[in-house]
Amino acid sequence: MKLSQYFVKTSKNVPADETARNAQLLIQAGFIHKEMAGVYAYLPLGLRVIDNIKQIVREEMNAIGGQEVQMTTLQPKDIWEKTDRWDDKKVDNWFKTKLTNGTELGVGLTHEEPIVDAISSYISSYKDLPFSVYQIQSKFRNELRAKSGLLRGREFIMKDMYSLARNQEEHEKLYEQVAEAYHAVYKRLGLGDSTYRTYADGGIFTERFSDEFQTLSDIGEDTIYLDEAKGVAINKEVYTDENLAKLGLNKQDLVEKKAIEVGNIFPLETKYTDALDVYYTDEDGQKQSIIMGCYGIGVSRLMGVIAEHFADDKGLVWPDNVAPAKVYLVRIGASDEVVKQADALYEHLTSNGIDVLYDDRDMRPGEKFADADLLGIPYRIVVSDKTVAADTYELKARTADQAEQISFAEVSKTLGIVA
RNA sequence: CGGGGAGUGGCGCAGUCUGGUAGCGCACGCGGUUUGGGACCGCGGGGUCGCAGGUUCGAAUCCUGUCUCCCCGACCA
Repeated sequence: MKLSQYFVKTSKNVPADETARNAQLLIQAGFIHKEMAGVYAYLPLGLRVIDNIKQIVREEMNAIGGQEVQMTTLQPKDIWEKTDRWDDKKVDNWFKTKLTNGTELGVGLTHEEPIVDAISSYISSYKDLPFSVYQIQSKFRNELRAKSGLLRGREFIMKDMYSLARNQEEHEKLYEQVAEAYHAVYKRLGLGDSTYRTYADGGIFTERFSDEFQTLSDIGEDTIYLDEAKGVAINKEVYTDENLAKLGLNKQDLVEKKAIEVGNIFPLETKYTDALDVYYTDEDGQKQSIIMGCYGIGVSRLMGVIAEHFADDKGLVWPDNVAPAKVYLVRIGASDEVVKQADALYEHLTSNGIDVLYDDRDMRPGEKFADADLLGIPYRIVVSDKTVAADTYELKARTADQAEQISFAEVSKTLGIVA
């Protein structure tokens, strides 16, 4: 993309109505637009980041057999009444609305009920199970207080997967597969080293624990106790002597840390399938309950977490896999040779599948460098009269202190272009 | 929902206490000088001060109500 044609501009001023670093930076850099508290729109570069995160999640879910669907945001009341989750006293953060004829509707805040309802017509025999379905979609929750930018919104993007199994053993296997896939997701997002599987409250329906994936962060809302050697943690909310014993954790091995929840998987047992009257017939012709698990990853929250986690005093620093572009091409000056060479490099990189932000604007070098840093693009390449004269390109990684002068071939090699 | 802070050109702010119809920086337009880390000079356009009502000769400024935003807490299927 040529920046001279890009409609978004960065700002020198930090928005006054945000104190969360992720929101400040993302707004300043023009990745998101605040619509209202807890509700953000994604501008072109922000949308690219969201899409990159979604794609990684999608690939990992597909890899373990997840089948993607897209459920609806508008929800009928009846299925939620069957599980006793329609009443505002039971679930207080519903957004609800009405048809003109008065029929009440809900605005989707999670999708256990509609998923189970939708797939019920395809399950009758043990041969139809197990399987997992997932979707990546906006959720709406009427939080009393939105806060921390993208970390806690009223409208946010989430991946939610649901597994259906014939028995506990089969369920456990799926559940552990998803846990592994989650680790793979965080690793690819660059958060692998700081994200831990964490025992947490399983909810009101079960005696079991759920598993959260917590990324260590000072801005986190959660307090966890981490056993670094084992690579697992326990949430403060279930931190009791009894639970430690049950989980085989020793108090002296645990360190208290602040963390932000970037994923949560939990066993639903047969709560929803039974309530919605969905069963299967086993080999012996007997009616059996279906065991469910549900698995969430906050896609938009992850964008905020990653933004805040890697940022430095100059701005955003995106890991390669989620960056909205790989290269920020700075053209300094507008002499014929410089324009020619910069255009040619842009063509070369683009035609080799590399996303480039080409700063062809008529601005001073300092502003371009500042934007390159603020936007957090992994590599910056400069083409100027100097580099043209020396027959080199100047390349600097966003995280590097020094730029280096390298040849065209070396540029291609660094960026992974096979000659 | 309880407590605290704040709403003034697109963005960031001053002015409010001590009423007299609005100012600065950034951004924007024009002209010129500049051009490797957010340049400089000159000229210029743009707001009636969140909204509603009230007090007053006169309200951004005082009073009442209301909406919104941020922070702390509670809450978080």
